[in-house]
Amino acid sequence: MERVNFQVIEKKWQKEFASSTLYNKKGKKFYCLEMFPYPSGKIHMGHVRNYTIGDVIARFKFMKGFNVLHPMGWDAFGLPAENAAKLNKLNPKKWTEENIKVMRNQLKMLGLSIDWNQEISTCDVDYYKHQQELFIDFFNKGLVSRKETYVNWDPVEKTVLANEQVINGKGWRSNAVVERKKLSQWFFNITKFSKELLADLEGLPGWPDKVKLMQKNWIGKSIGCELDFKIVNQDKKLKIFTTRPDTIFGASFIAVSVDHEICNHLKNNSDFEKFKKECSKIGTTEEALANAEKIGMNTNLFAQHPFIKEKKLPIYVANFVLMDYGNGAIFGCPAHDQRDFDFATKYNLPIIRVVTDKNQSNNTNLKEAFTGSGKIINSHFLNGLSIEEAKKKIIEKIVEKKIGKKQTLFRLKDWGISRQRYWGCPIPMIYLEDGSVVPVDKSELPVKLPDDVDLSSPGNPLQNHPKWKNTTHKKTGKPAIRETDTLDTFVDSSWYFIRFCSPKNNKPYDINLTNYWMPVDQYIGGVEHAILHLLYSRFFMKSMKLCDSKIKYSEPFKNLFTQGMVCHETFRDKEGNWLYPNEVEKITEKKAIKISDKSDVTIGPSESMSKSKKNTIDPETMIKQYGADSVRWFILSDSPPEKDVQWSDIGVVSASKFLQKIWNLNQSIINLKRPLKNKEKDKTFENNINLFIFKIDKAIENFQLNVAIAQFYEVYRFLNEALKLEVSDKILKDTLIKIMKLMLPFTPHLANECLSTLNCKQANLWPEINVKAISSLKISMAVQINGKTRDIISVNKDLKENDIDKIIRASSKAQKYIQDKKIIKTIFIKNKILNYII
RNA sequence: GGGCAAGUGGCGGAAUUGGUAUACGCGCUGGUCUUAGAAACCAGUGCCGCAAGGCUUAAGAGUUCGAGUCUCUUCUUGCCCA
Repeated sequence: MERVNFQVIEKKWQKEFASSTLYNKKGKKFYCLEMFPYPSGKIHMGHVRNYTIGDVIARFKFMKGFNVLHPMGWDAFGLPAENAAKLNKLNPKKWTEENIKVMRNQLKMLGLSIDWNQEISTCDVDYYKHQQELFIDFFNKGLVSRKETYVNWDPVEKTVLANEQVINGKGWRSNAVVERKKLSQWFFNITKFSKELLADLEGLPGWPDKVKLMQKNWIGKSIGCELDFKIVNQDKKLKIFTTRPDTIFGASFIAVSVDHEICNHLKNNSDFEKFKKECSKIGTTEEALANAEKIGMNTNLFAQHPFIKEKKLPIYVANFVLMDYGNGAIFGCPAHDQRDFDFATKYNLPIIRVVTDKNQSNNTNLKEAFTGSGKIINSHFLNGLSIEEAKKKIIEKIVEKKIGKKQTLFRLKDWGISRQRYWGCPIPMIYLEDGSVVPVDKSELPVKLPDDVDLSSPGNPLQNHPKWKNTTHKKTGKPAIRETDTLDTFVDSSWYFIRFCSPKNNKPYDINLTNYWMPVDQYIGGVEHAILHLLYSRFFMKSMKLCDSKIKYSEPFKNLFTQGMVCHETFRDKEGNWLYPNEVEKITEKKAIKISDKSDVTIGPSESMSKSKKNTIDPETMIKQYGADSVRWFILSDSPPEKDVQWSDIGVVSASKFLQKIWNLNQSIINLKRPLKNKEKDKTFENNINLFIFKIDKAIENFQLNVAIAQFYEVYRFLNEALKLEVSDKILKDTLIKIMKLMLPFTPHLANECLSTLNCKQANLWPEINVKAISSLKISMAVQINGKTRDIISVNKDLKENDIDKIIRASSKAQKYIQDKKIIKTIFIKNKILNYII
């Protein structure tokens, strides 16, 4: 049999794909989108998986008659370009564009049904000028603000680090101790939408529950109350926020943030300044705060307990209280909060138990804080109540006494968008001489990034670029200075899906096209973006709607699918250095050697592919060796798409063997000449094929692409069997056409080639499912005795219990169990089981 | 520490959602073909047993005519938050 030359057919069909789109004017719209890649250099297996899944869905929907939008673009701003440019003395733009060129070609090699006319790149002025316009719109609607906050400051790099760039308190590049520094930064006021972002999750049934839960926790709604404490001997009040007002009788101290106004009188106090400096050494993450040793400083002030007249609580400044949550002040209840417990233990403060545990224990000798549920004790009028009841009652009392109010608080913080970087979208704001800050006039957009920057010195190159930085204010003609910070790259990816609806429009979006294509019907990407990217995108959609009431939608993604990662074993040589898989020869499952010197290699566990562990497989090499269809087939076949998949070289070999078999089958059937002999056999054959079509269609619809592939193996065997029997050539050819159409979304090159050899005129039309044909098939039913399966019988569909009983008694293996026995009752489930209870 | 998933052959994984457990693939075993190997093709493959049959979905209990699926307890692993 002739071997299929995949290189030839893939080239041929990719030419075809380049000049076609999935637009189908008559159909209902379907917007299929995969998260766009960062152009890091080459595509990796994660991309292959992501875009193959998306391609199957896009092609499937198109064949079913939908008008499909399936675009691709580049998340092209970001730090790696700047770092690479520094290293190789290149321009980041050039570096990025080179990478895009390579990766675009690689994606084309995969045979994706991308409409490349819609391609966008976030580092193009044509993209980011619209983003600047949106920024100004947001600014005018009060969605942008400027605030002072603490940031992770790398004193060597002279830049702000993201939390994940701080490793053990040190900068990931410079290894310098990171400082907490107060800096004036731009923010998107995402907290304005806290309520909507939380509530609208309910309207997203097409999202995984896991992702919705993560978002919910991130937004972190908590209901509590604000409560005033009078400061003893002063005419001042201290406002605190608490989610546990039920533990008020367990309060033994007050703790405030170093930035709290109550500390003002401590300025110039050297102990306080020393303490403040100490506090700044801790990172800004909640985790860092939780793990840091709790330290404090006594202010020598006292606060009056609101419900116990004779009780005065000492006021401490503490490192674990933050100004930006609540009011920067808490009351400490050591018995029921671990941080308070640690603090109280250190400073010998009383620990008063006010909640019992499950066993009604009121043991006061606690080893750690008790945060579980129980009954309230030691709390006057709250005694005996549950935590929930006590919360309700105490808030009522607080309101009645006019010393506080019920309050809802969100954990979600405003989105800091300033980055002290060059390779990002310039923030279109200018600083005037009188100290005011105003947006750039829209007529002066875009604020273009300069090309002539010096990347060799530390700090932000834009700040070191006077020619670019100095400008004039359009209205007054007075000199002004540009904002030199650029936007967080998460901003770029927060609206690209809207830009795709009208990528060439001279405004950020065309309202009609946007309203037509949005929301994205199927969004596909990694679960690592479950929180930030998706939350920011949802914020953008809501903000854009606020700026333009003509926008119809407030949620961008109707259905979300999060795919698993691609994993591979890790290898290390004797010295512990990581080795690439192609440097290693595997002898057995557990033994491997280094090819270069035959030395032993340690095989590590299979982990997500990463450059640092060198457990990567290059997709391009695989495509060149086995063909794109084989790579696509394998990456979908081995695991459910939402779970991790183990890359296996043997797996891709067996995929390519199977595709060869399909080609062989196609050749055999084309050349077959066998007139109709047995009408009955042909009919049964056809009916069975209908069942396969039904199952495959359903599997794709449910994202069970591995199950769909298993069906193709079965259908292959079924067809191969039929080839040996007396099924006519006509019906075999018709069937093969149907099967090749089903395979087209998975292996578009091979399927199209087969279909063209079969003279199929409408390759892009999904085969219809003949439901009647399926129901005429015989089905198997289980015969059970006392719930145990004793036989399986093949019967016509929808038979009644009586008829089934007759068949069983006449011929079934089960009859020996029931003859002579008294049958107490039978349980009959149509088309499934008949169960005799004896 | 809290929350959420998940645990099925030697391995990756199916199971119409309470109704035939182990589909399909990999691997393995035997065979055909071949000078030999590779490829291809055919057959077998959860465990115990010669067989009839029995046992089996991390472990244990429960509900049910019937549990991989539902409930409870325990153990293990993964993810997210702290």
